Amino acid sequence: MEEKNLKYFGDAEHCPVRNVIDRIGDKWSVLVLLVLEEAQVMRFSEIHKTIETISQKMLTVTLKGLESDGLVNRKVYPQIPPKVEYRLTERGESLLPHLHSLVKWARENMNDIIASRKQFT
Amino acid sequence: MEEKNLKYFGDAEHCPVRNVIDRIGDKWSVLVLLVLEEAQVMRFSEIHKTIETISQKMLTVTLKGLESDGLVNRKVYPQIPPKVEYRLTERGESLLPHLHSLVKWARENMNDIIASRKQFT
DNA sequence: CTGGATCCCTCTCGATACTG
DNA sequence: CAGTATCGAGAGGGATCCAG
Repeated sequence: MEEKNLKYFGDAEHCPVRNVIDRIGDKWSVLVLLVLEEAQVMRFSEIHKTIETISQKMLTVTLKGLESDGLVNRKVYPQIPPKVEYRLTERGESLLPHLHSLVKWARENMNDIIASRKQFT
Repeated sequence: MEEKNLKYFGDAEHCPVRNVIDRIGDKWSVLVLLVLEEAQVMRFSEIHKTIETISQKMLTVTLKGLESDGLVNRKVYPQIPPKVEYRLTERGESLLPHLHSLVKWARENMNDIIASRKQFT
């Protein structure tokens, strides 16, 4: 990495790390993406039921964030009661393999990491 | 992904996503890892000089977090003035390829994502 | 059913000053 | 040089209530 690249990273506005890690680094986005990948298409209430521990507000906020980044598609059926379906976009699907590789590494190293933390004074 | 796995993710204590993404999802860890990978060995002040925008406190906190996870090694030379060197551990190096794959995706998609965000009402 | 609006608390992070 | 200590602002996130 050259200095040019470092400055690139330091510039929050145009920094790819900021623009991507900030999103997947929040509390729920990765989990929602993984769940959506598995189910292909889900309604709001289905996601909520699947991820029991997320609050309604945070699910709304998370989905909105993912939608604004073009990672998730939101389809509204204009009917009463409302019906809204979520699914991954192509861009979202293109991100998932990278997330899986991270999760795989996480699974393999989690126990050692937890052990390291405990030992760390 | 089966329900069993979903509950696995839902359990914060043993969830690999939580335990890893929480760390790399903070503001500075990934950047520090990338910088350390490039330079191999760096002193505290060198990292600080390279990442100009990080505060002294946050650099300390970030390095401590990475060290506690066994991703970075901290070597102290008992002398005056003090000298401390940081470098990646094997575990840290094993994580880097996954980060690079994410950063690569980020670079390729950042402009589209930014455009999506602007267009999003 | 799918959220929007509000309140409030916690935790992160930055700025500043100080120390062996 | 390499941190530690302290303070305070702001964002993230949960609970609850409300609405089309």
